[in-house]
Amino acid sequence: MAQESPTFSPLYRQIKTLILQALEAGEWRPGQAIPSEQELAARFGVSQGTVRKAIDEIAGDNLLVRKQGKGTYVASHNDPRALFRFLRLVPIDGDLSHPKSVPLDCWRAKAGQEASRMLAIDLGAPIIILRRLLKFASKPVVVDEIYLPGEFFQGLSFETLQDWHGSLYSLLESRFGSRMIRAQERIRAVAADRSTSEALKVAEGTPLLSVERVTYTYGDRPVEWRRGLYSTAEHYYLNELN
Amino acid sequence: MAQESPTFSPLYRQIKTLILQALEAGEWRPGQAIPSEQELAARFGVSQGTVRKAIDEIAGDNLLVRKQGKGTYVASHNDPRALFRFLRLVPIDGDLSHPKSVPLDCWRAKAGQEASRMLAIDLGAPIIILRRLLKFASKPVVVDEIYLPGEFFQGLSFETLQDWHGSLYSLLESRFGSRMIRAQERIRAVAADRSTSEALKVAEGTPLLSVERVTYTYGDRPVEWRRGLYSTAEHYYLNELN
DNA sequence: AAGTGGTCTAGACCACGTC
DNA sequence: ACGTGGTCTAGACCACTTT
Repeated sequence: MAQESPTFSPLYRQIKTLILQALEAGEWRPGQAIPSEQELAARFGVSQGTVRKAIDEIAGDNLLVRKQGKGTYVASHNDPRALFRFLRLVPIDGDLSHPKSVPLDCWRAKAGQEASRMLAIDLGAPIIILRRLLKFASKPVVVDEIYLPGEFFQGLSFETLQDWHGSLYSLLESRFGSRMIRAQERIRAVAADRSTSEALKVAEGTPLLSVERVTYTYGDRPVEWRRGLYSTAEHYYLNELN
Repeated sequence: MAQESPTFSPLYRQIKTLILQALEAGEWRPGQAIPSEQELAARFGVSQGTVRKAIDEIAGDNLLVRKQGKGTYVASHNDPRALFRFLRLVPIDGDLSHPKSVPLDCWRAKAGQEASRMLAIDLGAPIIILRRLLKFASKPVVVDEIYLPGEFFQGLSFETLQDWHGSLYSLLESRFGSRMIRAQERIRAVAADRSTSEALKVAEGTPLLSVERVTYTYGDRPVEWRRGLYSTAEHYYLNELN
C-alpha cells in the first residue's frame, strides 16, 4: 500500500495534501465548516483516525480551527483572534486597545528590482503600493509601506481601503480570496527620516524598528511585501521563543 | 474513570504531567534516552497510544526529541541544533558562521527593583551579573548584560565562563542542572550610548535593537533576565510568524 | 436525541537504527 | 533479528453543542 522507502509518505500526509488542495481550490470558504471527520474518511476511503491526524497538522498550521461539538472550520482573518497573530506590537502598559488603520496613499507602479525579488514576479510587472498609518489609542505608532502584486488585486483602491472596517488581511481575504498563511519578518534598527518622523510625531533621527515582512499564501507563494517603521517609545515588539 | 466536567483533564495530560515531573526531578538527564513508550505505558498502566500522545505534546514543547528507530531523548542545549533556537540574529549575506561569546565581566550584586520583578525574587536577594560580547566572524555584533539569581548558580565565575566552549545555556545546563525551556523577548529601538558604541565599534547614537529577554525553566519559573543590544548594520533579527 | 470533535484501547504492521 | 518510534485501523466511549 505504501510507497518504497526513499520517497515514503504516510497516508495521513497524502490526505493532508488532498485537504489542502480542496482548501486552496476554495471548496470551503473561510469561516465555514468543512465536512465532518467521518464524511472525509468515507470520501478518501481511510479511517477516521487518519483523517484526524491530517486535520491535526493543518490545524497546527492555523489553517483550520477545531471546535469541539461543532465541527472544524476554515480559519479566517475576520476572526478577531487572528488580529494579533501577525502584529506583535504591544503597549508598554498592558492597555490592549485595538489599533486603527488609516490609509494614506495608494497607487499603481511597476515592480522594481527589490519588489520583483521579494514577490517573485517579473521585473516591471504591475504592483500596487499602499501607505498607511497604524494608530493605537489614536496615537500614530507605525507607518507601513505595502507592496502587492497587481495581478491578484485588480479592484483595490484608496476608497476600498477607507470604507473597510477591519484588518487589511481580512479585506484581501474577503474581497480577493487571498489567504495569508505565514510570514517572515526581518527586523533592524534605523533612524527616523524626515517624513517618517513627521508621520509618527517623533524627532528626526529617533531610533525606530524597521520590520520587513514577506507574507505567503498556499504553496509558499509570496503575495505581500511590506516595510513597517515602528515607534517604540510606548510599545515594544513581543516575541515568544519556544 | 475520568473526572467530572468542570475540571476535566484527559488521561494523556495526566501522563504528560507525570513525565514532566520525572524530567524536572532529573530522573533522566539531558541528552539521554527516556524509557521506551512500551515501558512507560506499563509503568503508568495505560496504553502505548496514550503515552505516545503525552510524549507528542512534550516533544512539541521541545523538551523531548524523538528519533525513529532509536528512542526518545531529553533535549539538551549541548545539541548544536539548539543554538539558534534562542538566537534569532542572522547575517544579511547568508553566511551562517557560529557566533563566539567573549565574556567581559562577571560580578555579584543584590537584586534591584527591576531585577527582582523580572526574576521573581526578593528585593536585595543575591544575583549574578555578567556582561559579554557576541562576535560573528570576529566582528562584535551584540553586547549582553545578563542577570541570574545567585541562589541557583553559586560557583559561576568569570573563569568558568572563559573556560567553557559552548553556549551559555549549555554551561548552565551541564554545570548547574538549569534547563532553559522557553523565553519571551521584548524588542525596541534605542540609540547607542558611549560605552556600547565603543564595544560594538559603531558611532555613538547609532540605532540598535534592544532585546530584553526573560527565560523560564520548568513550572514557568524565570531564571534569567538579559538585555542585549544588537548592531543591525550587517545582521537582522529574523522572526517566523505562523 | 443526534451529531461533532476528543479520548482511549488493542492489535497489526511499517520504517529505521543497531546488533 | 530485534527494539525503537511511526502509521493505520476499528470500535467503544466521553465531552460539547445544537435540535
